[in-house]
Amino acid sequence: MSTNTLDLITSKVEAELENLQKENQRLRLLLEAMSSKYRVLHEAYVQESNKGARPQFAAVAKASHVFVKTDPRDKSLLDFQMVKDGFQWRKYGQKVTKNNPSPRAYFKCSVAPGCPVKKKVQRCVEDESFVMASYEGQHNHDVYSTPGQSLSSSAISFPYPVLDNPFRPTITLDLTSNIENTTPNYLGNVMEDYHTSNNIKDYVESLTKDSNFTMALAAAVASSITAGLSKPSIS
DNA sequence: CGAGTTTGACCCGCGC
DNA sequence: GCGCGGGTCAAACTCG
Repeated sequence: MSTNTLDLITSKVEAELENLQKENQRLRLLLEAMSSKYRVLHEAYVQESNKGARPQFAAVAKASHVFVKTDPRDKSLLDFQMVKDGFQWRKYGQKVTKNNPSPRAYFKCSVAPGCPVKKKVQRCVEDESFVMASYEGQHNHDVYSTPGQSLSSSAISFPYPVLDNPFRPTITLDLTSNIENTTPNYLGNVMEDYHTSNNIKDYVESLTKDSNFTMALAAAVASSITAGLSKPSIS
């Protein structure tokens, strides 16, 4: 075997290793996001189990964290406003923190005067396509008191920290329903693709690279929440 | 002109 | 006590 051939193989292996490392990092972030959502879900489940009917102003004392997938090319802080949740936020500060070159933005809930809820939003240092939002405190008002604001499917905001929201609607994703402005039955087709896919790794990778899937999922969430908000009773 | 945003200054807690 | 870093304040600025 010649030296050139060895060099070629080495460079190929190095390239593959690099790709695997990148993929590993991406999957780790996804796992982290899923874990955080699981914790919130679990806490909500435990609360439901313990209390039965939820009081209207359920206490959510602990801070919660939500990961949001965004366009990494958009460096503007307007991007952070995409982390919408049915409340109105007023920005009161911005700070560059030590371990993250991206500035952290500070928001206060401005739906009701005196509402103590605060939100911190910052890009993830490991992957700028992720934005992390942290919520502190509990709202002292109803989400529906926001004038002129609605969660319409045309203005997709994703995800919603509704699991920490005492007024949250129950979210049930209908992955097979038609969603306007997206390929009909797109998510249903995605589920079918899974069965025909060679392995999970390829399947997950194809999904993470598929912007249509992201849009369809966001639309499904928005659609579900809109449907939930249209009902006066909140489960 | 009022509401929201920006940004530098200030405050405060924490580790050394 | 001092320095550092995160969080908040508030005046200036922007925008509708």
